[in-house]
Amino acid sequence: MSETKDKIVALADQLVRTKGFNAFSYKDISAPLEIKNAAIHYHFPAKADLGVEVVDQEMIKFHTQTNRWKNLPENEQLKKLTDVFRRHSREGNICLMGSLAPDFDTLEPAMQAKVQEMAAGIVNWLTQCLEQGRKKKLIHFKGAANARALIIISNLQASLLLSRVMGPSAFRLIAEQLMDDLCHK
Amino acid sequence: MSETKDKIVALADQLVRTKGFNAFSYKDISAPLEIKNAAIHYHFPAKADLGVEVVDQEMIKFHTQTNRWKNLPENEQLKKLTDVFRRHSREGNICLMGSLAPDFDTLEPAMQAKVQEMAAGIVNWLTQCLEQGRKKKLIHFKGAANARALIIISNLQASLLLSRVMGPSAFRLIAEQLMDDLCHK
DNA sequence: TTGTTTACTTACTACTAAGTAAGTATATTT
DNA sequence: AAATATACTTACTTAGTAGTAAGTAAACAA
Repeated sequence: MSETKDKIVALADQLVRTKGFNAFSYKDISAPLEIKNAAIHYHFPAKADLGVEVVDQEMIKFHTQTNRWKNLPENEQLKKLTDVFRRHSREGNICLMGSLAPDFDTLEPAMQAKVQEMAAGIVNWLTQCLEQGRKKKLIHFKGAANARALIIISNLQASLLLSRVMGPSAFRLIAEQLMDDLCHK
Repeated sequence: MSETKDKIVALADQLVRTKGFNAFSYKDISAPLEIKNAAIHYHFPAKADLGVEVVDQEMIKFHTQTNRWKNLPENEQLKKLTDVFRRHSREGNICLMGSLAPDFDTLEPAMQAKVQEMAAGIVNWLTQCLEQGRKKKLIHFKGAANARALIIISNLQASLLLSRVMGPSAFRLIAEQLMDDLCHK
């Protein structure tokens, strides 16, 4: 990948998280990078191609990170996950899912498929983590690991949305209570 | 309010929930209602004025509903709240907060204020409900009622987002587990 | 009956969006 | 040295967007 292409994707990622996929324009990318909008079309013929690349990169990042954690105890892996969201919270970012899900119906089929793949990937990883953690008595919860994974992802995702509206304390309160629910007693 | 004005607001509400505030256009309203876009500007000079009205109506609806429930036991009030979201889930709608929070930074100050007002209103109501319910031993949870209210709102909000991506089973799993956590044992 | 308000339409402006065709400079390959 | 591929720019099109100024028909008020 060329340097420009990398910069385009990185900036698009920021824009998706801050303004939303449909709300940012090629000018938001071309102006700060000091290139022409046609240069973006050279690397990504359509906006959906750029969107797919952003989601793909995010999935690669997620797999790289979870792989680095895989020998940690499950409760610490869970902590790592919340830390990822905490970093986003501090930067005023929302997560890709939180940004792309509201616009889901307006996305091209190729992008919809990528978003679904991402959602399934994250939920599956977390389900595994919870199941293993419960077996080792590091994590405690009622009900199916799958339902609990959905609940936790929901919380982290929406906590970033709520933080944007209600301020960063919303994230802190939610994340703390969440970890307390799962790991203490 | 004139009949047309009512129809504009009702359709705008639908559009905010399905496409997002920035993503719908005046044509999405004027075409189905068979009016001209200038007619919308007659009732709402700017798009933000329409947005404010949509949020205002939603808050009125919320207060009307919670008022109707106010003599029910708190666990049943909680059930009523999840039912509101369940109805949205079935219709493929997301909630206003879930739709407006991602675009929050792009909204006009007047609309931002309205969204914040709505968020605070819902969280405050739920906090009260949880506190009263715990006192009467109808609802069980650890930690502060305020943090728990944020968690529950997060879950309901994000469950609609996840349902859009992963299908309606996501909502069912989350809502069931949530009620089970709070009301059984 | 005249004047005014309500609820629009007609016809437009100014602007922005994604996308494209054709050209160009530089680097790489043959 | 010639041909080709890479990474763009220039200049443009098409199709929208919110918003506005001026006009109109009908209801209502003085």
